[in-house]
Amino acid sequence: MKQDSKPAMRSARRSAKGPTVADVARLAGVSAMTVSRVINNDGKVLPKTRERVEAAIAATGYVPNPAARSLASGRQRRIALVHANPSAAYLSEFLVGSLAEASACDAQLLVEHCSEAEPTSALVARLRSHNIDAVLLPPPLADDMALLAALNAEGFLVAQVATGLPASFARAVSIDDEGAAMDITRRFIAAGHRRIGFIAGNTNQTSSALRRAGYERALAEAGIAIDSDLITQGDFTYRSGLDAASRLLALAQRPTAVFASNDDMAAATVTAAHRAGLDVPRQLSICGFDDTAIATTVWPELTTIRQPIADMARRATRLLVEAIDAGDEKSTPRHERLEFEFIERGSTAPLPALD
Amino acid sequence: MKQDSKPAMRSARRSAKGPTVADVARLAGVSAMTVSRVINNDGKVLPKTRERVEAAIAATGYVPNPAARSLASGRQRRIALVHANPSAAYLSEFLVGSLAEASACDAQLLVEHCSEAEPTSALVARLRSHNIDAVLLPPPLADDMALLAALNAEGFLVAQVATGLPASFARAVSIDDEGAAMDITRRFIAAGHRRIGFIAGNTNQTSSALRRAGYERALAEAGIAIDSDLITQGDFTYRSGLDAASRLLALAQRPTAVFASNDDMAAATVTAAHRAGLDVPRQLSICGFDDTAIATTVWPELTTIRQPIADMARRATRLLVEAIDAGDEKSTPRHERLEFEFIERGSTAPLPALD
DNA sequence: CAATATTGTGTTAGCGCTATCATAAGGTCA
DNA sequence: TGACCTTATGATAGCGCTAACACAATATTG
Repeated sequence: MKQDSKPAMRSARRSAKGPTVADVARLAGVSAMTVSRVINNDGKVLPKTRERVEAAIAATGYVPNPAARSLASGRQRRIALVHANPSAAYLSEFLVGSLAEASACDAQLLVEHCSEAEPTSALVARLRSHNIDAVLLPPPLADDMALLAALNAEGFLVAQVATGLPASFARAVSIDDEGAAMDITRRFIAAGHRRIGFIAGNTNQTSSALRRAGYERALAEAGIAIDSDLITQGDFTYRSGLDAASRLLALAQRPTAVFASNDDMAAATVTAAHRAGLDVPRQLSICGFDDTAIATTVWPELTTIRQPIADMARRATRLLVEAIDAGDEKSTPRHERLEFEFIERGSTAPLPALD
Repeated sequence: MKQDSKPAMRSARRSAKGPTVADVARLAGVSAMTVSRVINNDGKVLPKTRERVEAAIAATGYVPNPAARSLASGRQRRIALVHANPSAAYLSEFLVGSLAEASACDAQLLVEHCSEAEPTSALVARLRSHNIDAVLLPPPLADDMALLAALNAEGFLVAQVATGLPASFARAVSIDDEGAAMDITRRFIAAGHRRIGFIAGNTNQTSSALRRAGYERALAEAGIAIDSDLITQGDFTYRSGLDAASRLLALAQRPTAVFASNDDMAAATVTAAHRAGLDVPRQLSICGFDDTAIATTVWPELTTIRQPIADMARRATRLLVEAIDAGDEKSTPRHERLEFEFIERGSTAPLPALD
């Protein structure tokens, strides 16, 4: 134990400053400036020098002081995460991911709520006054073209997460919604289902259309005709799912499987099935999308597609930080795609021997 | 427009530094140091001087530069938010609140997940290496006495949120769980209910016992005997709620109202009631606790107690920041209590005219 | 081969704020 | 009244880092 007594520890830590550039420089036999260049991956440094510096950094356990860094450079890296009612589960995963990355990159993350009613100009003004460099948008805001355009026009860097239609000027991270929807539908088909209901998501979210496209492509691929009775419109809320599912279950020839565009609506479908006296999954297979908390809350637990929300938020945050560092205009916006994962739980089952 | 073209704005902003202490000092006719004292509420400054400085601050629109501040003072204010599986809805509200306060107080918030299996020592080591000053604990970790003790022994400042049993050395913010539970129960009684079921929460959370105590006190107060058949044990999960509710509904003399210790279990009770062919709220009133997302997701929506989670997180964060600033040992840990709110939705109704 | 780029590194001077000590102004006490 | 203690405020010197330029050392050119 280097430090003496418990009470003293915190203050000791406070004064026991870690090594600084100067320490590293001395050890490496270079100037502080060269160390700075190495850690910033900056300017030209001979490979040999770089190595020596890196060794010295490792040896001293040097960690740059963010405060000094941003004071000296005048850089700030302020990113606003603007959200307008994604589900709480979504938001929390999103927050965890973006926060982790922001603090790792030493960027500041401001969380702003944007009510539906608020005019874009007010939001922009708010961001301006907070001196924001970049804006991170989870759905449904990621699909608000007017907002995106306004932010871009104002010179903010923008990243969209989980959008189906990335803007050319924006960074974007999403999954292959269409592919995921095809995956689900193919699995239903492989399990013997032929009458597969679909509950569409809110049309103001671009991913809704992609999920539907995936559903239809998988059916077409299997040579199953698309029956418009089996496609119902929801808006991602539990309530809308209840209505949509009731309509599907009231059909003369009711589906043996339902693919809902998100977990809330899938959970509602479970409830609707139970009300209709159907056993899930024996008489009705149900698949959701997103793998949010409700998927494992209901009974049976939902088979669904897991979106790596935290990872997407992390990547998007990283893209923004890089864009901020690159300075104006330089970097081309990147659009990335992360892998989804099919998660099989209790709400789906193969169709029992056909009639 | 001062700034010329769009592309230039970001870089322009970067260089267009706002006013500094020096500007304010000049305007107020004092030294920079005095301005610093005013903004830090520090040392002795004559009321008259303070006023002049404050006027100058307002006039210039001065905002302290956090980087310079922490560089000069050597302070860091690093707070870790350690969570181990609170519900996503809870976590997201919690994050939003603590983040907002942290950024307002110019503190850094690190979010750490702590798996159940991870030994306390590993967590402590992790916090150490991140140079954490204080730890913010949402439930269920807020009730983990071993963890609390370990953190305190290591010299970390600690804040517990929503615990029923604040530690003497820790800051704490909670609501009056017992009072809230009494409130619910009294309302049931006032609505004519006499057979009121109770689904208890996980015993590893101290608030569970308080909620139960509130339920029992309200009954006692109304002269209603406590029937142990009406009290069932859950563990805050939907699944446990399903089991507990089924037991209650299978009772020869089944309850006309059920008070579940959280929303997940209340939602499960709704499902159980539906399965049993009971109409909610006509034949069974159900009340939850917390007002998390699921409360408005199910149908009918749940009557519940709203915990101001974001506010609690905000207050707790603030208490930690103050404690960090106060330095070692000085400040006495404060325990605060925030107001809860009874939210009436569709899952409760007065008992129809007693036979 | 001088004249000119190019490259890697060092020097200097702050960024905006606060710790610390110095100082001046006003009190107190014998 | 002078020796002393209180204040309130100012002057100075950094915190740890990087921008901007200066300067060698080498490469490139006609």
